[in-house]
Amino acid sequence: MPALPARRVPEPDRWVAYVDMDAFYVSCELTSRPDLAGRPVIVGPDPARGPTRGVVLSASYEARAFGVRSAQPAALAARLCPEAVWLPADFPRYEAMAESVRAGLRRRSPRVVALSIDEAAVDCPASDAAGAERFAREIQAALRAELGLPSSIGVATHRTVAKIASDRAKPGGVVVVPPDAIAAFLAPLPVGAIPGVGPKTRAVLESIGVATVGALAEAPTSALRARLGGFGEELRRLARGRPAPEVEVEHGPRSRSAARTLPADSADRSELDRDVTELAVGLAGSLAHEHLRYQTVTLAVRWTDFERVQKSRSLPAAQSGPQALSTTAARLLDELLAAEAGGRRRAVRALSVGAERLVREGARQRRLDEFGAGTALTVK
DNA sequence: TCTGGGGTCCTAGGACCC
DNA sequence: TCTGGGGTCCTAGGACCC
Repeated sequence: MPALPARRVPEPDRWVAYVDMDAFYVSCELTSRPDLAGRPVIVGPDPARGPTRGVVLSASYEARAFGVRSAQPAALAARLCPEAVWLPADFPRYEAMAESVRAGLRRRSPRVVALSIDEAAVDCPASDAAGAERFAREIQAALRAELGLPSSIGVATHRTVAKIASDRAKPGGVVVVPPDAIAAFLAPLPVGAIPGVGPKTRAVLESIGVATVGALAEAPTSALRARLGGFGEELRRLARGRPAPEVEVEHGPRSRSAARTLPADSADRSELDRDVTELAVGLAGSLAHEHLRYQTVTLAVRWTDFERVQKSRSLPAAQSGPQALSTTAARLLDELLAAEAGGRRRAVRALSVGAERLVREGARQRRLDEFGAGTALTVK
């Protein structure tokens, strides 16, 4: 008997609500400062308190009306919006409120994936667009009522589409994109609206005449593949409304780091050494707090011209505590400065100490006899 | 105007091994 | 003497995101 051709059973659409908190740090502050509602508020280092090399961390929509943006130099923001109220950042508080947001979402959805401090992808217990939209409006209202926090939500059958929709929903809205409407929804948007398409990729696409997602859908696969490899093909599938299904890979943190921009550029070895040690000690403390050991140490330097270089070294075994972190980072700083001394001899603007190849404390290291038979062992 | 701090993922070459 | 293909690890840099 001939085998029956495999029937393609259409997967039932799984709806996802992409929740993006509006002006999150500012909104957190406003919960205890209702008097500031409706005013231009900026979370970041207030330039009026002295010269700063910092940037805007979050700006209320009233401040954005003046051209203030996240990641903008604080000095510029102060000029754009002199009447802004500046508040210093309180990260422990924002992290605690983010945890409350996630808890609220988990009470209402079987699956919540936190993607940053102020964003989460939430599975909708719904089987159609109308049900998914109802669910999104419910969680939006709940976050507002229970925590006093505004959010924007995109709803779609793919996380990436839902995220793009959440951007279009700002501030405070809900945008739903049914599966058969994805291509039409995306077509008029600039390619930069797609997560992962930044200035460089945008320039590459524009060089082949692609400025909108609509044009991306029509672009020849060969050109996309030649310029952007697999990512180019992925983009084209998304633009045509048929994005590849997302696969979730669960794993622990990949890296941790601690950084410091110096008050003024410096080439003073003892000062730089001191900074590296302090960063390493602080980082070792947070790693210990998370019960993480490290196997690779990275030291990064940003030079006075803003160029960044980094050097890393793997350790023979996983380490914990500040000793290995600190001495390895100091050695790497040595090597970077030595190389620079034979070249441009630039001063240092910022330093960063990183830990990579992290392993959970208590997660047993494999012993030699646990390696599979036939696996060669290298003895150094 | 002059650019923070904390992350993720990808690529690519060389070393080294089978 | 010249010839491989495949795999992993290490390192550096780039692009991007919030």
